[in-house]
Amino acid sequence: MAAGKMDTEVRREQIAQAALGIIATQGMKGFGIAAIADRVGIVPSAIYRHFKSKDEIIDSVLDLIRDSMIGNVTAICEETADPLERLEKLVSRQIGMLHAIPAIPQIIFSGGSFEGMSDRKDKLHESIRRYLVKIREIILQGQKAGVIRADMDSEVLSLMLMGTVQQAMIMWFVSGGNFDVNKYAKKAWAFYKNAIAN
Amino acid sequence: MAAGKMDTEVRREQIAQAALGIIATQGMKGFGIAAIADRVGIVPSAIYRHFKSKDEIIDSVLDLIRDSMIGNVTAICEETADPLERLEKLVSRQIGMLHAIPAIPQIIFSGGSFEGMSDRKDKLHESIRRYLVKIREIILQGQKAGVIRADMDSEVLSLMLMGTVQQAMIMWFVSGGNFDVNKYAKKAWAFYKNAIAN
DNA sequence: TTATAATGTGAATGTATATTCACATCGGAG
DNA sequence: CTCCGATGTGAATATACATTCACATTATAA
Repeated sequence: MAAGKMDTEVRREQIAQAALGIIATQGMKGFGIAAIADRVGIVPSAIYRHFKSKDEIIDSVLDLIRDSMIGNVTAICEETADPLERLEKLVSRQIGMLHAIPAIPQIIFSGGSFEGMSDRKDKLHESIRRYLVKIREIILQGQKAGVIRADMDSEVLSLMLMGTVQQAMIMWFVSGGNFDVNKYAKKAWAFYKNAIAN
Repeated sequence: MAAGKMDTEVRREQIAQAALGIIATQGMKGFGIAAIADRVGIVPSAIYRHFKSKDEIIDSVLDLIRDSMIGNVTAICEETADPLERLEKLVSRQIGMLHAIPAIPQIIFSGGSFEGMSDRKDKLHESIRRYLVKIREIILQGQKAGVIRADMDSEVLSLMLMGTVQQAMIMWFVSGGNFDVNKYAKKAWAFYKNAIAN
């Protein structure tokens, strides 16, 4: 593919992207050094010029997704200030990520491949926690502003919203892409909004 | 552990249970023939007297979980006829399964290990679909009876309920068991019930 | 241009693990 | 009791990978 030698920073990016592509198309089963190297256009052993180990690649991919998720939140916060609008945009943005990074469900839902290092799960946990806190902040803001019912636990509301989105991912994943995520997300959001709105 | 020779049916059960135990405690990473054999108290090669391959064991475990899930639905349907009560009991029962079979999240969320055969995912999909249909039937029944708002798509409602429960599983899993699932389930159900009730 | 550090290559190594096989042993049907 | 099929065992085999290594090649700075 990419002939010639390249700077290690570029290669690291290419490798992480290749990893995502493989996971998306072949699942975790196909996620191997050889496959990655193939996709990047170099030989397996060359991978080790840029990553110390396969684990490091996984970490890199996780970081990539985490940043993408957090990025979504900050992005929608800049688009609008209205809490309900923020949540709505966040939902559709999160769903949209499925198409941009189809590997997400497989990664999120495969604790299996991530139990290598003991702190891998901690890291994942921390990422999710941070993400949830941000959602919760939006909800709290909405409750303070009076547009979201205040008689409900903001943490529960944030978890349910996340659960709803992840359910879409699960359905999309197990159905092999046949599940209409957008339609579901739209209806689910309507229900959720109606339930939390004052 | 279990000395002496045993009937293959008993062994198959023991092996499936051992597999669940291992997955729960050590994750998919520890899920190997040797570990299973150890737990059952026989030698690795003896496993093959009862299962043709590791894949067949995975299938067996999946069946076990599927039956357990479906069993939950039929069980609560016998306990009560009221749709809302049925759903409530189903939620708490599903949450309760986390303690009975702690391996569930790891299995549900690790498509990664299950992509061996191409029809593995189809099977999983079919199980989830069947389960969802049953939830949906309860909701439809409630809508017909007038206790659940009829202006909402029953499929979306069933998916959201499932998503809510699965979010509890995810949090429980990534937090290493520190997340208080019961408290969350209680509040989430209250919210959901309030939103769907007429 | 040339020296050197970074990157790429092909072969070799090591390891983990599923699976097979020849043989041993048990348990129940006759 | 005594066979015989089913179950269990230990060693051997196969394979799939990650990782290492010695060497080749390229880019770049001087």
